[in-house]
Amino acid sequence: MKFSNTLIHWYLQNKRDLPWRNQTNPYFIWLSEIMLQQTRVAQGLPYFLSFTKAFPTVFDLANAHEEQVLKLWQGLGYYSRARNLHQTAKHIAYEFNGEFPKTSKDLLQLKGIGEYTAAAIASFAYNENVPVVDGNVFRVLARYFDIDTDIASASAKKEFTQIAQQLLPIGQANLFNQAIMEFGALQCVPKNPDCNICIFNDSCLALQNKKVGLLPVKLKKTKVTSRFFNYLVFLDENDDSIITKRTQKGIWQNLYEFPLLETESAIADENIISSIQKQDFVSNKITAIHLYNSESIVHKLSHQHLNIKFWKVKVEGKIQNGINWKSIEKMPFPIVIHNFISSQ
DNA sequence: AAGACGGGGGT
DNA sequence: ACCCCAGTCTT
Repeated sequence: MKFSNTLIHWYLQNKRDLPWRNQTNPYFIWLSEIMLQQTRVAQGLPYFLSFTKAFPTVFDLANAHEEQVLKLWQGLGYYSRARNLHQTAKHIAYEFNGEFPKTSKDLLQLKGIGEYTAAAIASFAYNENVPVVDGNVFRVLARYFDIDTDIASASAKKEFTQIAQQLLPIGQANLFNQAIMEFGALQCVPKNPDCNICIFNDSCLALQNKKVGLLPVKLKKTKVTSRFFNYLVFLDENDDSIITKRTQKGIWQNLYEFPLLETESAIADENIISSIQKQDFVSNKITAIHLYNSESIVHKLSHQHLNIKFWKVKVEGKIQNGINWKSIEKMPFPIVIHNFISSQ
């Protein structure tokens, strides 16, 4: 096949040197794949290095406390990945004696491993002939074949998987899959790709039809909701404070935060103050309340805009179960809270 | 089938 | 402001 030969040739000359490449340890490949879900290589790379240093084997990861895993994951986002990673590490270590499943089908049974990741691990570690279909593959194939199927639709995954399967050269799944993704990441980029220097500029249908900028088609748009968070940073006579754990479903599950007063809308600061006084988070008498940041910090997630204010709440005496600032160093926080703490 | 789930970087 | 990133899980 001309397409795959050209692509693989390009890959061997242009690939980045990344620490999870040029080896077939399924543990490292799995770790990198989970970290890179919806995440750029540049962002995930330092996390991969700190994880492999802290947990050189799947047993080390399995034996860790979830809190340590989440702490190392802090700032990477989509924390269910870290929780599932830990759960799956325990499963592999204790149920499978540390042996990873060796087929895409069996890998798919594990928590946090979906169709893409199962195919990625199976092809990279065991060279199984299964195609990967990620955002890069959608884009490269949609353009090369001028396909305007909505990639967010249910049928798109099947359609593109079938095309990729046909293109995949048997016995070279490892190379081909990495090549097509690398090509999407480096050459066939989402915005303004430089088609003048593209290896496929004599055969790409989107280029011929002047549709490169229009493909792939993605219709679904996530709508963003606004929320209003007031974090209460209590301080007693020892400067001890209160930290709580987010155990409910939703954003930041199992991460820590200050006691939270969420309001339906942006209400006046005086109303927040009277609310704080009524809520009795602590039995101590409150002696002073004031804002750290008069302007809300707007923390933008893909689906929520969090308008955050941090309040200093001074109280008399000692807080029951107060926590020393030194002891929160090992606790995982949402990055916006971690940044606030670091700035103090 | 649609929505929830983070954070950062590019345009 | 909007889009995208080596997606998966839940509803």
